[in-house]
Amino acid sequence: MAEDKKLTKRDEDFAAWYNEVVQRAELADYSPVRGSMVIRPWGYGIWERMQRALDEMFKETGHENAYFPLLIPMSYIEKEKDHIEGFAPELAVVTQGGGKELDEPYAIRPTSETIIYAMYAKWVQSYRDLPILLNQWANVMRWEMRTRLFLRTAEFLWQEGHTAHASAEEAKEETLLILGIYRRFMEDWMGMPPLTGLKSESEKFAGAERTYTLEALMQDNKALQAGTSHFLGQNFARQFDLKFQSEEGQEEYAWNTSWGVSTRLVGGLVMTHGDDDGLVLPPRLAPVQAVVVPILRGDDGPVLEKTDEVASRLRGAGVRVKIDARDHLSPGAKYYEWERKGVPYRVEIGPRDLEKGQVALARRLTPEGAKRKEFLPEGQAIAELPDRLEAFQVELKGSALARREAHTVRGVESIDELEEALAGGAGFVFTGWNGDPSVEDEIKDRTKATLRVLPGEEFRSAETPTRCVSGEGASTAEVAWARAY
RNA sequence: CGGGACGUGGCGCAGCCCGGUAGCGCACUGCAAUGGGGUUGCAGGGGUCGCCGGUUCGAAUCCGGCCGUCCCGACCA
Repeated sequence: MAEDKKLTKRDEDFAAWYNEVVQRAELADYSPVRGSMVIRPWGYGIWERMQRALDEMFKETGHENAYFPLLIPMSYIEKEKDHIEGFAPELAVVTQGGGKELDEPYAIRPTSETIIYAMYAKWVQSYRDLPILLNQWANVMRWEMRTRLFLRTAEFLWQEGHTAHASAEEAKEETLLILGIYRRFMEDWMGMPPLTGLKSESEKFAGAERTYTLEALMQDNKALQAGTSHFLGQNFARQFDLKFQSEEGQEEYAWNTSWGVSTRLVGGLVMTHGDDDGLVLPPRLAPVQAVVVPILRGDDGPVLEKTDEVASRLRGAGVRVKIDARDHLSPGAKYYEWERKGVPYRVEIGPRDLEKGQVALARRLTPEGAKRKEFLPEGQAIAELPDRLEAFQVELKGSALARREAHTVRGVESIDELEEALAGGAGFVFTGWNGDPSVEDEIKDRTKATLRVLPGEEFRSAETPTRCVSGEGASTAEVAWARAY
C-alpha cells in the first residue's frame, strides 16, 4: 500500500483529503467495476454497526425485514410516470439470460418501490391486512456519471423501508416517525446533527407526494443529503392496483411511504469528524473502541500477559478492544495507523508501566489529543474507559452541532447577500422563498447552491422572513440553501 | 455527452523533446539489531512501459487509430 507519511491537509483540498482518508483508513477501495467500490472490513464494520442500530430502531417501531429481487421488469418501473422519468437515465438493464435475448428486459433495481408494491397488491385484500411495515437491506444500482467512494457509487448498500397504510394520516405519521428515527440515529450514533424538513417540489423523490430530508453539514461547508423519508400518497398504489376493502366496505387505494439511508452515511461520518490525521470515529460506531498496544522490547512475556489481561477486563466492561501485538512495526507506526483508522482510545502498556501498575491512555478526539499520553493506574483506566467513550461521543456531537450553527447564516434578504454569505464560508443560508422554482434555478446558476430543505419548525429562525430572497413577492416558507454533494 | 489532463512493478512518479539492455521513492520478502510517536543495516523478489498498427537495424520514446482513468460541467442516497 502507498504510505506517504502525511495526508493532504483537510483545509487545503477537501476532496483529495477525503479520498486519502477513505483509502488509507482502509474503509474502501475502487474496484475494477466502473463506478463501484469494494467496502473493506474496517469500512464494513462501521456500516454493520450502523445497520445494527437502525435495525433495532425499526423493529422497536413495528417494522420487519424482508427481501425482494434484484431484477425488476422494465414494465414495472415504467408504470409510474414521474418514477421512470427520474430514474431512466441511470438504469442498468439486463437484456440477456441463458444465452438468449430476453422478451422483456430487467432493470437492476435503482430502488424497489415498484416490485414491492406489486407484491403488496397481491397480499392485501382488506384493511385488516394493513399496515404493512417492511424494510429490506439490499444493494441497488444507479449508473451515475461521476462517482466518489461512499458518496456516490454506481452500486451501493442501503436499507429501504416500504409501507402501506389504510389512511393518508397514518402514512404521513409513518413518514415522520422514520424521519425522527433517522434524526436520532444521526445525532446520537453518528454525532452528525442534521437539519430536517421538506424538500421542494423540484428536489423531491421521483414519484413522491412529499419528501422529507435530513441535511448534514460537512467540514467543507457543503451539505450532504443523509437520508430521506417519502410520503408517496396513492401514486404507486394506483399504478400497481394496491387496493383494499375498507371497514365501511369501500374499495380504496392504499397509502404508501418509502424511506432509506445508505452507505453514504459512512462518507458523511468521515467528512463530519475527520481531521488532518485521518478518521475520527464516534465510539458507538467504531468497530474497535480501544486498541491496546504492548511496548515490546526483548523480554516480552510479562508485557504481553498484562496486555491480554487488561484487554479482557476491558471487554468485560463492554468495550470493543483490539490488541495490536505485531512485532515488525514500531509503536509509533502503530499509533499512526490506528489514528488514521479513527479508533477513539489507545491504551499503551510497556515494561515501565508494568512496574508502576499503570497504563498510558491517548484519545483520538483531536490530533493533539492522540499524541498526549495520560498515565493512569490500571484499575482506574479500565473502570473509567466506558464513561470516557460516552463522553467522547457527546463531545463529537457537540462540536459538529457547534460547527453547523457557526456556519449557518440567517435573515438573508437578497440573492446578492446569499452569494456573499456563501463566499464568506457559510454552510446553510436561511431565507424567505415565494415557492417559485425559477428562484431555485436562478440561485443555482449564480451560486451553485440549491434549496436543501424547508426546515422543520425547530430549525426555523425566530423572526419569520416575510419577503422572498429573490425580491419577488411574499415568502411562503423559510428555506435553507447550501452547496451540496 | 461538452471542456481539460493523464496512462511506465502494488502505490506515487522520473525517463519521452533528442530512439540504443527500464529507473527512483514508498510498500513487499529474508536475516540481524532496534522497540514509549512513522527504526536501522545488509541481502532480495516483482514491470508484455494501456491496446492495436506503422516508421526504423532497433520504439516506453516518433506517427496513426482505439481503449481506459481522473478533474471541471448537467444528474444523484
